[in-house]
Amino acid sequence: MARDTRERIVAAARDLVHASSLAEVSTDEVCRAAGVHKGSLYHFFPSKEALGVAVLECNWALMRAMLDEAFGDDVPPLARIDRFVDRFAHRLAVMRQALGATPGCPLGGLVAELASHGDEARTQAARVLHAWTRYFADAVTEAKGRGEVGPAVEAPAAARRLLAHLQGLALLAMAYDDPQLVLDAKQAFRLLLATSG
Amino acid sequence: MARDTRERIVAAARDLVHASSLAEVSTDEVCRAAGVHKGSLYHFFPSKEALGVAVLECNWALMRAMLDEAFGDDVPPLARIDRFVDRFAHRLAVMRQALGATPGCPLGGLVAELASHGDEARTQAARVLHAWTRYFADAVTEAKGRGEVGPAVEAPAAARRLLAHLQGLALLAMAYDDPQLVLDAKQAFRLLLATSG
DNA sequence: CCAACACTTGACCGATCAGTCAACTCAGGA
DNA sequence: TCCTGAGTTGACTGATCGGTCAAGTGTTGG
Repeated sequence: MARDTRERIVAAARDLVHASSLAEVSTDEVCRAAGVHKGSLYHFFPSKEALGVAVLECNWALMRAMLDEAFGDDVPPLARIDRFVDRFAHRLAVMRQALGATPGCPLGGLVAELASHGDEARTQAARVLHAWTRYFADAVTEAKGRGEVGPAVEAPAAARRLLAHLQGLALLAMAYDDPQLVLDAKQAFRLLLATSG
Repeated sequence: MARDTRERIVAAARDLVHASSLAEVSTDEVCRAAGVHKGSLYHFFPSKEALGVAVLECNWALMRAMLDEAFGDDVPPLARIDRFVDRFAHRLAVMRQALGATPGCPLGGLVAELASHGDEARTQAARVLHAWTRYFADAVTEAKGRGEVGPAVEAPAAARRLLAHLQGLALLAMAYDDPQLVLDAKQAFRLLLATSG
């Protein structure tokens, strides 16, 4: 029962937060969904905000798994990025099926919410985004080496643009309730990776 | 005192929501900040969510004012877009000064929050984003006519990309607490408006 | 076998939540 | 002059909030 409980709490909180937001989910709901009592939750987490950070890290772990899979070097670097976009869109579509509405990016939404919760939580959120950016940056760097993108493209700046664009598309997908919108990232990324005059 | 009260409530709610989110702001706080009693709030708004929608529309009115000013035809269309980015970034910087932390896009944040509040609120949010997109689309269309962007660029799709990118940059700006990040939109927009091969 | 400790229980806290209500004020039209 | 109704007041509700706590339970290492 030991460590399993903590994970059950985080998983339950994650599911509930996906459907709305951290602020709109109560600790009571989390406990009910996890089949756990209040005291257990506060045995593992000093505050609701700490639980939110744990959910962020859980979501990051899941996202990292998707990234590791999509960015495997069995295909050229630009194809990896496209593959990631496809899987990201697919996950949103699956969530839409389960929730009845298109959610935003599980990370982006929580990042936005935690960013206004003091500097500590904000820094943690930024750290996650930065780690995510590196996946893009590494692929861009490798694509440069292979001549798939021009040598004038700066990998870190380009990677940040890709992440920003994907996050924005996730917001639009949520607002328009259409996960397919994020598929346009594949076209947009090609433009963002073109060498500027 | 009549209609002034409603506006005071919305303005107070807007300021409070900017600093965090609708869910984290209580109706009590709004009333206190507006110098108004609970009954008055619920005289004008049937629910807290309705107040949220009113705040969204208030923010949209402010954003539209900025858009109308930036997109004035005293400069070429692409320069209007750059001008808007500058003002948007400047507003974030001013808010950062006032709030102690960089807020996200006042519209984007609320759109994200209302999107999970049932289909009605989500549709209203989408409507606002669509209206915003049109400003970009009109400028792109005019730029096409002037030959400033290639004829192969589809204005509606390009405009949606610009908006998505800006929203994503606003998220990054919030997470990194640096409003200047959105200035990169000017470079990114140039890439997004290039004719793809 | 026992002591220590991580974990769980469930009642409990004061504060706060969104929302209601009947009584009141007051301006404008008949 | 009086009536009507939009706007305002402030006390109020029951539910729920995040968080606490003392008293357990079960496991584990010595």
